[in-house]
Amino acid sequence: MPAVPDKPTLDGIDATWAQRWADEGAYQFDRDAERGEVFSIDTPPLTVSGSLHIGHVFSFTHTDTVARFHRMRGKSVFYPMGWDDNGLPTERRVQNYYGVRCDPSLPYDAEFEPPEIPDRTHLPVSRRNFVELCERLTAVDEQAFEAVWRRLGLSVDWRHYYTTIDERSRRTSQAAFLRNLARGEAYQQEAPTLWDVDDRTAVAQAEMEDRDVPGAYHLLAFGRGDVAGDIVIDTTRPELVPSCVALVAHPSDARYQPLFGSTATTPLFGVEVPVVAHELADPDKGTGVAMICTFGDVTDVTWWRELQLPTRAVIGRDGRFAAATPEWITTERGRGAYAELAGKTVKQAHGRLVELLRDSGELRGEPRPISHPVKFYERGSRPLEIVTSRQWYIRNGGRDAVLRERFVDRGRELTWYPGFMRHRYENWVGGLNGDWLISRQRFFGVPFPLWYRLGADGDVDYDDPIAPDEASLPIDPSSEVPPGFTADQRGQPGGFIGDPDVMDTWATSSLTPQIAGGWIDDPDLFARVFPMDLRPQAHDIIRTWLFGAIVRSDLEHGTLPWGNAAISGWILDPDRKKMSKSKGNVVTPMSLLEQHGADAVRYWAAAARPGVDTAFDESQMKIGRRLATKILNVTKFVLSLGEPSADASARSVSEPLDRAMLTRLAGVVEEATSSFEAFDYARALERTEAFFWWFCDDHVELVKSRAYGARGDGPSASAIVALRTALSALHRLLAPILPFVTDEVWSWWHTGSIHRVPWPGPAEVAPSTPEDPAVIDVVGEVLAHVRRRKTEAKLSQRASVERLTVAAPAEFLAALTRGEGDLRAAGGVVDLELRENGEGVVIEVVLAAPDG
RNA sequence: GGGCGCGUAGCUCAGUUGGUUAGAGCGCCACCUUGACACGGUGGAAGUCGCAUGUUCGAGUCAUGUCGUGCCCACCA
Repeated sequence: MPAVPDKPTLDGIDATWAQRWADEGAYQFDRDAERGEVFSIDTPPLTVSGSLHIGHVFSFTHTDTVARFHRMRGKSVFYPMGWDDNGLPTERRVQNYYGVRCDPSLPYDAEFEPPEIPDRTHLPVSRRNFVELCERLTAVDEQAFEAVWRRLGLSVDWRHYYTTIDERSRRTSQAAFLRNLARGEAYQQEAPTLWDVDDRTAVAQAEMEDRDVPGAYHLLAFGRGDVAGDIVIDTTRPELVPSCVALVAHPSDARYQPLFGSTATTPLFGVEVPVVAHELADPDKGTGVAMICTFGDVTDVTWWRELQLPTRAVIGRDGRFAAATPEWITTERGRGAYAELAGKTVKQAHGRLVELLRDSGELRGEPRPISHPVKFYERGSRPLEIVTSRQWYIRNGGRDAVLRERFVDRGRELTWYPGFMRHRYENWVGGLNGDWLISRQRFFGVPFPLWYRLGADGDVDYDDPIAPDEASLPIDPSSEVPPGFTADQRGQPGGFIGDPDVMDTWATSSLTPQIAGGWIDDPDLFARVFPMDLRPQAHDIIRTWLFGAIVRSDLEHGTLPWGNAAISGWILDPDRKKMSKSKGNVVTPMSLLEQHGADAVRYWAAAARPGVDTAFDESQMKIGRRLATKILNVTKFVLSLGEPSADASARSVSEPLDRAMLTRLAGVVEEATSSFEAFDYARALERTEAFFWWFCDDHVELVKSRAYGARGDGPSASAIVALRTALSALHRLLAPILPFVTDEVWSWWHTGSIHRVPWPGPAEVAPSTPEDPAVIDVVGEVLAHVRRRKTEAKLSQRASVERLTVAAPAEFLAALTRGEGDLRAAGGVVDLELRENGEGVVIEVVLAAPDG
């Protein structure tokens, strides 16, 4: 046990203790523990995209305080750590970092090394080479992340570590998918889907966001065939005229009722389309009649489906207009116009088509600029298009009201912290309008573990996929061969092909409780940790990660994946704007930890109410550091008083002030405990901290001279025993928040880490005879008067008081009398006169003349 | 348009079931080097608790309305 240092300091303790915890393998989960003795946490696997944000430090600290609390409460804490490395963010980072792009048609090159200087033209590499580069880069990033987490003091069991692309994740994800498929919960469908033309993949509803972008309304004239006159429609996307399949108006719209059942011809292209009626057409929008295109937006998809209209797509998966003129454009003029658009991007085609329409006179008036919301992939930079493609879906209630209600009910079964976050969940689930699209046309992800037979004509039979044995998972259908086939049958008539797609990263990360808990490969572990106790996460991913996990767990296990969800807030700039990525990256977590110390950074995080958006505030970190320093100093002081003799009678807390302090402390212990149980680390900290400062500033000052022996051995021992009891409890109450400094001071007077000792209970600190804490307040009030007078008289607080007169109600005097000795000592009071006064408290202080 | 937060001292925020003169920290002012701590301590100035009605003996706390602010969802011709 190291002695108390002469000059305690926080310098260097972070590195010392982080290293010791790593060396000792602290915080290991005891896997012999039964479920009831376990506290399990479904840690968010962070996207490994290069750097940690201060917001991550914020929310992960919250979780760690709760983990440490439960560990001290005697639970075996299952606290794994995962990285979400599969998926698009990694692919993009690899493309830029190494200057490559994936071309699945290329063969694997075992000798491949990326260029030293990233190639701006993005060197094409095989899928396997690309995946290897992804793995190489994420490994580097993951090490950097782990270093920050260790420095921050997260009490993670690093043996329970996973990444969403590792073998176990792939096996788990594929097994869960195959079971969904077997039960009919997963299905494949060729349908219009939202499509990102830059990443060339389908995206899910949950990954879309609206952005306001500039646009313009264009009035376009449709011909009436033989009949004179035009039908004028208003559109923001005139470039979609070639894919127009109908015009639509509301059934009750008298202006257009005569036209229902007749046809119109599209401007420039001269294609004849029907005029139809549908409830979704809004008479108040534009001219009241709209063109239906395949597909301009999701309403078009609804109309197309419900009115059974033909499909006339012109925009390809690359976001460009098809090179070949569509066969439905038959007029010479129309084919000439289309030739002007072929191969152009949507934006280019838009510009050219407006020119053509203006020249032909079919554009009426000038475009009227507006700003309107347009759907984007949340990570994308161009608007989403809608293209028809074959995709995998998991039923999530988006097309089934009964199932949707079941998931809403699951959300109600879950305990939310803070409670109002449940509304976001219900809002989202209630508003679903389609099933969960899980397939992505990408490369670095978990492959769909399926093959398809090829007919004699080479046609793919999607209806009867070949699934592997669960025991053989994970598999890659693009390199492995299904049972009963040989490798040379791949792609041949009568042979097979592998499913080319990968699962979206959310489809895998929705299984983090199953992955971390060992559902597939360690059922014994799984039984001890699942359903988990806590899911900590931010509110922006309620609709993705949280909802996905509930869906998967409900479908597979018929239960919630966890009992509690603790939702953290955002970190905002000091000016209350959402902290931008660039800004957040300027202040890196590591630099903050180095500048302020881990405990100080943790203090800032833990001082924020759960779920509340919080300003980035370095001054809070300074306060945290001040608290840590105070802990060092007050510990040094209390321990310097020595230990009273072991004789039980000499160890009794006999003095009223000491008992009052401990009685108050017992209340604080109770409050801190119940707060932590409700995941309210902030309240636990606030109560403990308030007591701690009061303890240092008032109680210690009051009993100091008695502790030194001013009133004899008994009263001195009482003070010392009470101080040490309080100190021990305070160290432990603060340990979850400030693990470094508390382990440091604990080591001065104990062997073993504070993080493995029991959390204090009220009974442990409460005195055998309780004392009303008001005794200290009364003494404190009088002492404050004395101090004020000394300050007013510009005297030192050590100046003595010749006479102190207190006139007060009997009750007040009685309490004061119980602390009289300490009051005299602390205030330097020579004469104390007490007088009963029912009117109120009047205090007179006569100061001694300053001597020399 | 629907939903959910938030609005308390110059700043950042606490104020759990309504209960005596509304709290903390930072900042500001004055003072104190006192046998743990100057990375300290003592004291002070500073608030019509967004506004309005209502319920109540009593409202920062409950209800209704209103204003401001932020987020989520929907609308996207």
